[in-house]
Amino acid sequence: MMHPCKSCALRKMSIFLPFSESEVRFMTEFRDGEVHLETGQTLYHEGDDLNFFYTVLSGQGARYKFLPNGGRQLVNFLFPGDLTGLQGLLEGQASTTAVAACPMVLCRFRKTRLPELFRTSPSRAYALTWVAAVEEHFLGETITTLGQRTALQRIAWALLKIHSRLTAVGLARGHGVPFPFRQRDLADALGLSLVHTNKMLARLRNQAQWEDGVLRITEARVLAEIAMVDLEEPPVRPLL
Amino acid sequence: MMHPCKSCALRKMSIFLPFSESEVRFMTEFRDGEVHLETGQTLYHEGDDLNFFYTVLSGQGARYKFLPNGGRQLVNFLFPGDLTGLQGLLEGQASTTAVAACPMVLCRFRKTRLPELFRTSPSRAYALTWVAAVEEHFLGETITTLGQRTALQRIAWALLKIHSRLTAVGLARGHGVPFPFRQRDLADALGLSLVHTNKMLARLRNQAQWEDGVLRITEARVLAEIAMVDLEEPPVRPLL
DNA sequence: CGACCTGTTGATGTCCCTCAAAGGGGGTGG
DNA sequence: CCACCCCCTTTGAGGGACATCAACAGGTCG
Repeated sequence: MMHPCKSCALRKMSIFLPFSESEVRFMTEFRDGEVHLETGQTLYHEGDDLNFFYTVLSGQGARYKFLPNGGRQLVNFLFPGDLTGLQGLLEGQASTTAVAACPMVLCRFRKTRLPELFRTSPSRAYALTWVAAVEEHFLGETITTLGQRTALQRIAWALLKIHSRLTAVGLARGHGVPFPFRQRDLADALGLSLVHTNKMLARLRNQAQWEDGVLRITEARVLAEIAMVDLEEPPVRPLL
Repeated sequence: MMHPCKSCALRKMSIFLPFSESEVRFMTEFRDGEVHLETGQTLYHEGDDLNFFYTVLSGQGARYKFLPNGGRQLVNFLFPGDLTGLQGLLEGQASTTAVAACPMVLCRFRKTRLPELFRTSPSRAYALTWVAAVEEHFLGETITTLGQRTALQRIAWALLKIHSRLTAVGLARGHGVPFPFRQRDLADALGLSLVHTNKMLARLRNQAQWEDGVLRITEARVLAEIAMVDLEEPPVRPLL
Protein backbone atom coordinates (compact mmCIF):
# COMPACT_ATOMS: atom_id res chain seq x y z
CA MET A 1 0.00 0.00 0.00
CA MET A 2 1.15 3.49 -0.75
CA HIS A 3 -0.09 5.28 2.35
CA PRO A 4 0.35 2.98 5.33
CA CYS A 5 0.14 5.87 7.80
CA LYS A 6 -2.76 7.56 6.13
CA SER A 7 -4.90 4.50 6.65
CA CYS A 8 -3.54 3.63 10.08
CA ALA A 9 -6.46 2.77 12.34
CA LEU A 10 -4.65 3.75 15.52
CA ARG A 11 -4.36 7.37 14.46
CA LYS A 12 -8.11 7.76 14.61
CA MET A 13 -8.44 6.84 18.25
CA SER A 14 -9.25 9.79 20.43
CA ILE A 15 -6.54 8.92 22.93
CA PHE A 16 -3.94 9.90 20.34
CA LEU A 17 -3.25 13.45 19.24
CA PRO A 18 -4.15 14.11 15.62
CA PHE A 19 -1.54 14.24 12.88
CA SER A 20 -1.27 17.10 10.47
CA GLU A 21 -1.29 16.31 6.77
CA SER A 22 2.41 16.94 6.50
CA GLU A 23 3.12 14.76 9.49
CA VAL A 24 1.31 11.86 7.87
CA ARG A 25 3.39 12.36 4.75
CA PHE A 26 6.57 12.55 6.75
CA MET A 27 5.91 9.40 8.76
CA THR A 28 4.88 7.47 5.68
CA GLU A 29 8.30 8.14 4.26
CA PHE A 30 10.18 7.85 7.55
CA ARG A 31 8.90 4.46 8.62
CA ASP A 32 10.94 1.46 7.68
CA GLY A 33 8.35 -1.20 7.09
CA GLU A 34 6.36 -3.39 9.41
CA VAL A 35 7.35 -6.26 11.64
CA HIS A 36 5.02 -9.18 12.15
CA LEU A 37 5.53 -11.41 15.15
CA GLU A 38 3.93 -14.69 16.12
CA THR A 39 3.05 -15.57 19.70
CA GLY A 40 6.21 -16.09 21.71
CA GLN A 41 8.56 -14.56 19.17
CA THR A 42 11.03 -11.98 20.40
CA LEU A 43 11.39 -8.53 18.88
CA TYR A 44 14.84 -8.05 20.38
CA HIS A 45 17.00 -9.67 23.03
CA GLU A 46 18.72 -8.14 26.02
CA GLY A 47 22.22 -7.23 24.87
CA ASP A 48 21.30 -6.94 21.19
CA ASP A 49 22.61 -4.02 19.21
CA LEU A 50 19.41 -2.18 18.47
CA ASN A 51 19.22 -0.54 15.05
CA PHE A 52 15.50 0.06 15.16
CA PHE A 53 12.76 1.28 17.38
CA TYR A 54 9.10 0.43 17.07
CA THR A 55 5.54 1.48 17.58
CA VAL A 56 3.05 -1.26 18.39
CA LEU A 57 0.26 -1.25 15.83
CA SER A 58 -1.67 -4.26 17.02
CA GLY A 59 -1.29 -7.16 19.42
CA GLN A 60 0.37 -7.20 22.79
CA GLY A 61 3.74 -8.07 24.23
CA ALA A 62 6.06 -7.25 27.08
CA ARG A 63 9.63 -6.26 27.91
CA TYR A 64 11.43 -8.54 30.35
CA LYS A 65 14.64 -8.26 32.28
CA PHE A 66 16.35 -11.46 33.47
CA LEU A 67 18.52 -11.80 36.54
CA PRO A 68 21.45 -14.11 37.26
CA ASN A 69 19.44 -15.93 39.94
CA GLY A 70 16.75 -16.96 37.50
CA GLY A 71 14.41 -14.15 38.42
CA ARG A 72 12.48 -12.35 35.71
CA GLN A 73 10.96 -8.89 35.83
CA LEU A 74 8.32 -7.78 33.38
CA VAL A 75 9.31 -4.13 33.05
CA ASN A 76 6.31 -3.06 31.03
CA PHE A 77 3.61 -4.33 28.78
CA LEU A 78 3.58 -3.35 25.12
CA PHE A 79 0.15 -2.21 24.04
CA PRO A 80 -1.00 -0.64 20.77
CA GLY A 81 0.45 2.85 20.45
CA ASP A 82 3.41 2.13 22.70
CA LEU A 83 6.88 2.98 21.56
CA THR A 84 9.74 0.63 22.38
CA GLY A 85 13.41 0.39 21.67
CA LEU A 86 14.21 4.01 22.37
CA GLN A 87 15.93 3.06 25.63
CA GLY A 88 18.63 1.33 23.65
CA LEU A 89 19.08 4.58 21.78
CA LEU A 90 22.08 5.48 23.87
CA GLU A 91 24.01 2.33 24.68
CA GLY A 92 23.03 0.71 21.43
CA GLN A 93 22.48 -2.28 23.68
CA ALA A 94 18.98 -3.36 24.58
CA SER A 95 18.55 -3.67 28.32
CA THR A 96 15.47 -5.85 28.08
CA THR A 97 13.98 -8.59 25.94
CA ALA A 98 10.75 -7.84 24.09
CA VAL A 99 8.41 -10.76 23.46
CA ALA A 100 5.05 -11.04 21.75
CA ALA A 101 2.21 -12.49 23.83
CA CYS A 102 0.04 -12.92 20.74
CA PRO A 103 0.45 -12.10 17.06
CA MET A 104 1.75 -8.54 16.82
CA VAL A 105 2.30 -5.95 14.14
CA LEU A 106 4.79 -3.16 14.72
CA CYS A 107 5.81 -0.14 12.76
CA ARG A 108 9.58 -0.03 12.41
CA PHE A 109 11.89 2.99 12.41
CA ARG A 110 15.58 3.13 11.67
CA LYS A 111 17.68 4.59 14.44
CA THR A 112 20.24 6.09 12.11
CA ARG A 113 17.55 8.34 10.71
CA LEU A 114 16.71 9.76 14.11
CA PRO A 115 18.86 12.89 13.71
CA GLU A 116 17.15 13.47 10.41
CA LEU A 117 13.77 13.30 12.13
CA PHE A 118 14.86 15.96 14.57
CA ARG A 119 16.16 18.19 11.80
CA THR A 120 13.27 17.74 9.43
CA SER A 121 10.16 17.40 11.55
CA PRO A 122 10.28 19.24 14.86
CA SER A 123 6.67 18.41 15.58
CA ARG A 124 7.32 14.68 15.19
CA ALA A 125 10.44 14.95 17.35
CA TYR A 126 8.35 16.70 19.94
CA ALA A 127 5.84 13.87 19.80
CA LEU A 128 8.63 11.37 20.29
CA THR A 129 9.84 13.12 23.41
CA TRP A 130 6.33 13.42 24.68
CA VAL A 131 5.78 9.69 24.33
CA ALA A 132 9.03 9.06 26.20
CA ALA A 133 7.81 11.36 28.97
CA VAL A 134 4.50 9.50 29.18
CA GLU A 135 6.38 6.25 29.50
CA GLU A 136 8.64 7.70 32.15
CA HIS A 137 5.62 8.85 34.10
CA PHE A 138 4.11 5.41 33.99
CA LEU A 139 7.30 3.73 35.14
CA GLY A 140 7.28 6.09 38.09
CA GLU A 141 3.80 4.92 38.99
CA THR A 142 4.92 1.34 38.68
CA ILE A 143 7.81 1.99 41.05
CA THR A 144 5.37 3.44 43.54
CA THR A 145 3.20 0.38 43.25
CA LEU A 146 6.07 -2.07 43.73
CA GLY A 147 7.45 -0.08 46.62
CA GLN A 148 4.33 0.81 48.56
CA ARG A 149 1.38 -1.41 47.72
CA THR A 150 0.51 -4.83 49.10
CA ALA A 151 -0.03 -7.82 46.85
CA LEU A 152 -3.78 -7.32 46.67
CA GLN A 153 -3.38 -3.62 45.97
CA ARG A 154 -0.84 -4.30 43.25
CA ILE A 155 -3.13 -6.70 41.45
CA ALA A 156 -6.06 -4.33 41.67
CA TRP A 157 -3.90 -1.48 40.43
CA ALA A 158 -2.55 -3.47 37.51
CA LEU A 159 -5.91 -4.78 36.39
CA LEU A 160 -7.35 -1.27 36.38
CA LYS A 161 -4.43 0.20 34.46
CA ILE A 162 -4.40 -2.57 31.92
CA HIS A 163 -8.12 -2.42 31.39
CA SER A 164 -8.27 1.34 30.94
CA ARG A 165 -5.27 1.39 28.63
CA LEU A 166 -6.68 -1.32 26.39
CA THR A 167 -10.11 0.25 26.41
CA ALA A 168 -8.56 3.55 25.35
CA VAL A 169 -7.21 1.94 22.19
CA GLY A 170 -10.60 0.57 21.31
CA LEU A 171 -10.15 -3.05 22.33
CA ALA A 172 -13.17 -3.26 24.63
CA ARG A 173 -15.67 -5.76 23.26
CA GLY A 174 -18.50 -5.60 25.72
CA HIS A 175 -17.43 -8.78 27.42
CA GLY A 176 -14.00 -7.38 28.22
CA VAL A 177 -10.60 -6.60 26.76
CA PRO A 178 -8.12 -9.07 25.29
CA PHE A 179 -5.18 -9.69 27.62
CA PRO A 180 -3.27 -12.68 26.30
CA PHE A 181 -0.84 -13.21 29.18
CA ARG A 182 -0.37 -15.83 31.89
CA GLN A 183 -0.65 -15.33 35.62
CA ARG A 184 3.10 -15.79 35.69
CA ASP A 185 3.53 -12.64 33.59
CA LEU A 186 1.41 -10.58 35.93
CA ALA A 187 3.33 -12.01 38.88
CA ASP A 188 6.63 -11.05 37.26
CA ALA A 189 5.30 -7.59 36.52
CA LEU A 190 4.35 -6.99 40.13
CA GLY A 191 7.22 -8.70 41.92
CA LEU A 192 5.00 -11.42 43.34
CA SER A 193 5.14 -15.18 43.29
CA LEU A 194 2.87 -17.02 40.89
CA VAL A 195 1.07 -18.77 43.73
CA HIS A 196 0.31 -15.63 45.63
CA THR A 197 -0.78 -13.82 42.48
CA ASN A 198 -3.24 -16.59 41.84
CA LYS A 199 -4.66 -16.33 45.34
CA MET A 200 -5.07 -12.57 45.13
CA LEU A 201 -6.75 -12.87 41.74
CA ALA A 202 -9.15 -15.34 43.29
CA ARG A 203 -9.93 -12.90 46.04
CA LEU A 204 -10.76 -10.21 43.47
CA ARG A 205 -12.92 -12.49 41.38
CA ASN A 206 -16.03 -10.55 42.33
CA GLN A 207 -14.49 -7.36 41.00
CA ALA A 208 -12.56 -8.62 37.99
CA GLN A 209 -12.52 -11.78 35.92
CA TRP A 210 -9.58 -12.78 33.81
CA GLU A 211 -10.06 -15.99 31.89
CA ASP A 212 -9.05 -17.30 28.50
CA GLY A 213 -7.07 -14.19 27.71
CA VAL A 214 -9.97 -11.85 28.33
CA LEU A 215 -10.07 -9.38 31.19
CA ARG A 216 -13.40 -8.06 32.39
CA ILE A 217 -13.85 -5.59 35.20
CA THR A 218 -17.20 -5.52 36.93
CA GLU A 219 -16.50 -3.47 40.04
CA ALA A 220 -14.07 -0.77 39.04
CA ARG A 221 -15.01 1.38 42.02
CA VAL A 222 -14.09 -1.32 44.48
CA LEU A 223 -10.84 -2.08 42.69
CA ALA A 224 -9.91 1.59 42.70
CA GLU A 225 -10.59 1.78 46.40
CA ILE A 226 -8.41 -1.24 47.06
CA ALA A 227 -5.63 0.06 44.82
CA MET A 228 -5.78 3.55 46.31
CA VAL A 229 -6.12 5.21 42.94
CA ASP A 230 -8.64 7.46 41.28
CA LEU A 231 -10.56 6.12 38.33
CA GLU A 232 -9.44 8.09 35.32
CA GLU A 233 -8.88 7.71 31.63
CA PRO A 234 -5.35 7.57 30.29
CA PRO A 235 -4.31 11.07 29.18
CA VAL A 236 -4.26 12.02 25.54
CA ARG A 237 -0.83 11.39 24.05
CA PRO A 238 0.93 11.45 20.73
CA LEU A 239 1.46 8.46 18.52
CA LEU A 240 4.49 7.80 16.44
CA MET B 1 27.30 36.88 34.23
CA MET B 2 26.96 36.98 30.49
CA HIS B 3 27.79 33.38 29.66
CA PRO B 4 26.38 31.14 32.36
CA CYS B 5 26.52 28.05 30.15
CA LYS B 6 29.95 28.79 28.78
CA SER B 7 31.41 28.67 32.26
CA CYS B 8 29.22 25.79 33.49
CA ALA B 9 31.39 23.36 35.41
CA LEU B 10 29.16 20.37 34.68
CA ARG B 11 29.71 20.61 30.95
CA LYS B 12 33.36 19.76 31.39
CA MET B 13 32.76 16.41 33.05
CA SER B 14 33.58 13.48 30.82
CA ILE B 15 30.31 11.75 31.59
CA PHE B 16 28.52 14.45 29.60
CA LEU B 17 28.67 14.78 25.84
CA PRO B 18 30.40 17.94 24.69
CA PHE B 19 28.48 20.98 23.47
CA SER B 20 29.20 22.65 20.19
CA GLU B 21 29.87 26.39 20.26
CA SER B 22 26.46 27.11 18.82
CA GLU B 23 24.79 24.87 21.35
CA VAL B 24 26.38 26.80 24.18
CA ARG B 25 25.13 30.01 22.66
CA PHE B 26 21.66 28.59 22.21
CA MET B 27 21.35 27.29 25.75
CA THR B 28 22.65 30.51 27.22
CA GLU B 29 19.78 32.28 25.57
CA PHE B 30 17.24 29.52 26.09
CA ARG B 31 17.66 29.06 29.81
CA ASP B 32 15.39 31.01 32.07
CA GLY B 33 17.56 31.78 35.06
CA GLU B 34 18.63 29.73 38.04
CA VAL B 35 16.73 28.42 41.02
CA HIS B 36 18.38 28.23 44.40
CA LEU B 37 16.88 25.95 47.02
CA GLU B 38 17.67 25.52 50.69
CA THR B 39 17.62 22.16 52.44
CA GLY B 40 14.08 20.87 52.67
CA GLN B 41 12.60 23.33 50.21
CA THR B 42 10.41 21.97 47.45
CA LEU B 43 10.94 22.70 43.78
CA TYR B 44 7.38 21.70 42.91
CA HIS B 45 4.50 19.90 44.53
CA GLU B 46 2.45 16.98 43.30
CA GLY B 47 -0.52 18.46 41.48
CA ASP B 48 1.18 21.76 40.66
CA ASP B 49 0.83 23.19 37.21
CA LEU B 50 4.37 22.98 35.96
CA ASN B 51 5.53 25.79 33.75
CA PHE B 52 9.20 24.93 33.95
CA PHE B 53 11.58 22.06 33.79
CA TYR B 54 15.03 21.96 35.30
CA THR B 55 18.55 20.62 35.15
CA VAL B 56 20.30 20.07 38.46
CA LEU B 57 23.52 22.07 38.52
CA SER B 58 24.64 21.29 42.06
CA GLY B 59 23.29 19.76 45.22
CA GLN B 60 20.98 16.80 45.58
CA GLY B 61 17.28 16.19 46.00
CA ALA B 62 14.59 13.65 45.29
CA ARG B 63 11.15 13.20 43.77
CA TYR B 64 8.52 11.70 46.06
CA LYS B 65 5.08 10.32 45.51
CA PHE B 66 2.67 10.20 48.45
CA LEU B 67 -0.13 7.71 48.94
CA PRO B 68 -3.49 8.04 50.69
CA ASN B 69 -2.43 5.56 53.37
CA GLY B 70 0.52 7.69 54.44
CA GLY B 71 3.07 5.77 52.42
CA ARG B 72 5.77 7.61 50.56
CA GLN B 73 7.78 6.45 47.57
CA LEU B 74 11.03 8.10 46.57
CA VAL B 75 10.74 7.74 42.81
CA ASN B 76 14.24 8.91 41.99
CA PHE B 77 17.11 10.93 43.33
CA LEU B 78 18.04 14.20 41.69
CA PHE B 79 21.76 14.41 41.08
CA PRO B 80 23.81 16.98 39.18
CA GLY B 81 23.08 16.72 35.47
CA ASP B 82 19.64 15.21 35.99
CA LEU B 83 16.65 16.69 34.23
CA THR B 84 13.35 16.92 36.05
CA GLY B 85 9.92 18.27 35.37
CA LEU B 86 9.59 16.88 31.87
CA GLN B 87 7.11 14.23 33.08
CA GLY B 88 4.62 16.99 33.80
CA LEU B 89 5.10 18.13 30.23
CA LEU B 90 1.93 16.45 29.15
CA GLU B 91 -0.60 16.69 31.93
CA GLY B 92 0.72 20.02 33.03
CA GLN B 93 0.30 18.49 36.44
CA ALA B 94 3.32 17.29 38.36
CA SER B 95 2.91 13.70 39.48
CA THR B 96 5.56 13.93 42.18
CA THR B 97 6.98 16.37 44.70
CA ALA B 98 10.60 17.42 44.27
CA VAL B 99 12.50 18.31 47.44
CA ALA B 100 16.04 19.46 48.07
CA ALA B 101 18.10 17.34 50.47
CA CYS B 102 20.78 20.02 50.71
CA PRO B 103 21.28 23.43 49.12
CA MET B 104 20.67 23.06 45.40
CA VAL B 105 21.13 25.11 42.27
CA LEU B 106 19.09 24.32 39.19
CA CYS B 107 19.01 25.67 35.70
CA ARG B 108 15.47 26.60 34.74
CA PHE B 109 13.74 26.28 31.37
CA ARG B 110 10.38 27.57 30.32
CA LYS B 111 8.00 24.92 29.02
CA THR B 112 6.28 27.24 26.60
CA ARG B 113 9.54 27.60 24.73
CA LEU B 114 9.87 23.88 24.21
CA PRO B 115 8.41 23.89 20.69
CA GLU B 116 10.86 26.64 19.85
CA LEU B 117 13.72 24.47 21.05
CA PHE B 118 12.60 21.67 18.76
CA ARG B 119 12.31 24.03 15.80
CA THR B 120 15.53 25.92 16.37
CA SER B 121 18.00 23.45 17.76
CA PRO B 122 17.51 19.86 16.62
CA SER B 123 20.71 18.78 18.32
CA ARG B 124 19.52 20.13 21.66
CA ALA B 125 16.13 18.53 21.19
CA TYR B 126 17.88 15.28 20.45
CA ALA B 127 19.86 15.66 23.66
CA LEU B 128 16.65 16.24 25.58
CA THR B 129 15.12 13.04 24.26
CA TRP B 130 18.31 11.17 24.97
CA VAL B 131 18.27 12.28 28.58
CA ALA B 132 14.65 11.18 28.87
CA ALA B 133 15.62 7.78 27.48
CA VAL B 134 18.45 7.48 30.00
CA GLU B 135 16.03 8.25 32.78
CA GLU B 136 13.54 5.75 31.43
CA HIS B 137 16.24 3.11 31.34
CA PHE B 138 17.16 3.77 34.93
CA LEU B 139 13.55 3.59 36.10
CA GLY B 140 13.37 0.20 34.43
CA GLU B 141 16.35 -0.97 36.46
CA THR B 142 14.72 0.35 39.59
CA ILE B 143 11.56 -1.59 38.82
CA THR B 144 13.63 -4.72 38.43
CA THR B 145 15.28 -4.09 41.76
CA LEU B 146 12.02 -3.51 43.60
CA GLY B 147 10.40 -6.50 41.99
CA GLN B 148 13.15 -9.08 42.16
CA ARG B 149 15.83 -8.26 44.72
CA THR B 150 15.81 -8.95 48.45
CA ALA B 151 16.28 -6.19 50.99
CA LEU B 152 20.02 -6.76 51.25
CA GLN B 153 20.40 -6.87 47.49
CA ARG B 154 18.41 -3.69 47.07
CA ILE B 155 20.57 -1.79 49.51
CA ALA B 156 23.76 -3.03 47.89
CA TRP B 157 22.41 -2.13 44.46
CA ALA B 158 21.37 1.34 45.52
CA LEU B 159 24.64 2.17 47.25
CA LEU B 160 26.60 1.12 44.18
CA LYS B 161 24.42 3.10 41.79
CA ILE B 162 24.46 6.19 43.94
CA HIS B 163 28.19 6.05 44.46
CA SER B 164 29.04 5.57 40.81
CA ARG B 165 26.64 8.27 39.68
CA LEU B 166 28.01 10.82 42.12
CA THR B 167 31.57 9.86 41.34
CA ALA B 168 30.86 10.37 37.65
CA VAL B 169 29.94 13.99 38.28
CA GLY B 170 33.18 14.60 40.14
CA LEU B 171 31.91 14.55 43.70
CA ALA B 172 34.31 11.88 45.00
CA ARG B 173 36.57 13.36 47.64
CA GLY B 174 38.86 10.53 48.59
CA HIS B 175 36.94 9.77 51.71
CA GLY B 176 33.68 9.27 49.82
CA VAL B 177 30.84 11.05 48.08
CA PRO B 178 28.32 13.44 49.64
CA PHE B 179 24.90 11.84 50.08
CA PRO B 180 22.81 14.11 52.29
CA PHE B 181 19.81 11.87 52.84
CA ARG B 182 18.36 9.95 55.79
CA GLN B 183 17.93 6.22 56.11
CA ARG B 184 14.23 6.88 55.81
CA ASP B 185 14.79 8.24 52.30
CA LEU B 186 16.69 5.17 51.21
CA ALA B 187 13.99 3.00 52.76
CA ASP B 188 11.31 4.87 50.83
CA ALA B 189 13.33 4.56 47.65
CA LEU B 190 13.59 0.79 47.96
CA GLY B 191 10.18 -0.02 49.36
CA LEU B 192 11.56 -1.16 52.72
CA SER B 193 10.80 -0.23 56.29
CA LEU B 194 13.17 2.13 58.04
CA VAL B 195 14.03 -0.47 60.65
CA HIS B 196 14.90 -3.16 58.17
CA THR B 197 16.90 -0.74 56.05
CA ASN B 198 18.94 0.11 59.09
CA LYS B 199 19.64 -3.53 59.81
CA MET B 200 20.71 -4.27 56.25
CA LEU B 201 22.97 -1.22 56.22
CA ALA B 202 24.56 -2.53 59.39
CA ARG B 203 25.17 -5.87 57.77
CA LEU B 204 26.92 -4.17 54.84
CA ARG B 205 29.08 -1.97 57.08
CA ASN B 206 32.22 -3.85 56.04
CA GLN B 207 31.53 -3.06 52.39
CA ALA B 208 30.08 0.44 52.62
CA GLN B 209 29.94 3.15 55.23
CA TRP B 210 27.37 5.91 55.17
CA GLU B 211 27.70 8.41 57.98
CA ASP B 212 27.17 12.13 58.36
CA GLY B 213 25.94 12.47 54.81
CA VAL B 214 29.02 10.87 53.29
CA LEU B 215 28.93 7.54 51.51
CA ARG B 216 32.12 5.52 51.17
CA ILE B 217 32.39 2.18 49.43
CA THR B 218 35.29 -0.04 50.40
CA GLU B 219 34.32 -3.38 48.91
CA ALA B 220 32.61 -2.64 45.63
CA ARG B 221 33.27 -6.15 44.35
CA VAL B 222 31.42 -7.74 47.24
CA LEU B 223 28.53 -5.31 46.93
CA ALA B 224 28.25 -6.01 43.22
CA GLU B 225 28.16 -9.72 43.89
CA ILE B 226 25.43 -9.30 46.47
CA ALA B 227 23.43 -6.99 44.21
CA MET B 228 23.85 -9.26 41.18
CA VAL B 229 25.16 -6.45 39.00
CA ASP B 230 28.31 -5.82 37.05
CA LEU B 231 30.54 -2.99 38.16
CA GLU B 232 30.42 -0.39 35.45
CA GLU B 233 30.56 3.34 34.98
CA PRO B 234 27.41 5.23 34.12
CA PRO B 235 27.21 5.64 30.31
CA VAL B 236 28.09 8.92 28.67
CA ARG B 237 24.99 11.07 28.26
CA PRO B 238 23.99 14.52 27.18
CA LEU B 239 23.44 17.44 29.52
CA LEU B 240 20.84 20.07 29.14
C1' DC C 1 16.90 21.32 80.85
C1' DG C 2 13.38 19.18 77.75
C1' DA C 3 11.70 18.48 72.92
C1' DC C 4 12.84 16.53 68.74
C1' DC C 5 15.18 14.05 65.15
C1' DT C 6 18.10 10.30 63.60
C1' DG C 7 20.14 6.06 64.23
C1' DT C 8 20.21 1.55 66.57
C1' DT C 9 18.64 -2.84 68.48
C1' DG C 10 15.29 -6.43 70.29
C1' DA C 11 10.70 -8.81 70.30
C1' DT C 12 6.65 -10.14 68.03
C1' DG C 13 3.62 -10.79 64.26
C1' DT C 14 2.34 -11.46 59.43
C1' DC C 15 2.44 -11.22 54.60
C1' DC C 16 4.12 -13.60 51.15
C1' DC C 17 7.45 -17.15 49.33
C1' DT C 18 8.51 -21.96 48.71
C1' DC C 19 7.28 -26.58 48.44
C1' DA C 20 3.95 -29.86 47.14
C1' DA C 21 0.19 -31.91 44.70
C1' DA C 22 -4.02 -32.27 42.08
C1' DG C 23 -7.27 -31.00 38.19
C1' DG C 24 -8.28 -29.35 33.56
C1' DG C 25 -7.52 -28.63 28.66
C1' DG C 26 -4.82 -29.25 24.33
C1' DG C 27 -1.53 -31.58 21.64
C1' DT C 28 0.87 -35.78 20.09
C1' DG C 29 1.52 -40.46 19.30
C1' DG C 30 0.50 -45.17 19.77
C1' DC D 1 -9.84 -43.22 20.35
C1' DC D 2 -7.47 -43.39 24.34
C1' DA D 3 -2.97 -42.79 26.76
C1' DC D 4 0.28 -39.74 27.90
C1' DC D 5 2.45 -35.41 28.56
C1' DC D 6 2.93 -30.61 29.12
C1' DC D 7 1.33 -26.18 30.46
C1' DC D 8 -1.56 -23.49 33.19
C1' DT D 9 -4.42 -22.89 37.12
C1' DT D 10 -5.70 -23.83 41.71
C1' DT D 11 -5.36 -25.03 46.66
C1' DG D 12 -3.05 -26.42 51.11
C1' DA D 13 0.87 -26.48 54.48
C1' DG D 14 5.04 -24.68 56.46
C1' DG D 15 8.68 -21.40 56.89
C1' DG D 16 11.17 -17.18 56.27
C1' DA D 17 11.85 -12.40 55.24
C1' DC D 18 10.36 -8.28 56.42
C1' DA D 19 6.90 -5.05 58.89
C1' DT D 20 5.39 -3.31 63.11
C1' DC D 21 5.85 -2.14 67.86
C1' DA D 22 8.77 -0.60 71.39
C1' DA D 23 12.59 1.36 73.76
C1' DC D 24 17.04 3.73 74.18
C1' DA D 25 21.21 6.50 72.92
C1' DG D 26 23.35 10.53 70.89
C1' DG D 27 23.10 15.11 68.81
C1' DT D 28 20.98 19.54 68.01
C1' DC D 29 18.10 23.20 69.12
C1' DG D 30 15.20 26.21 71.64
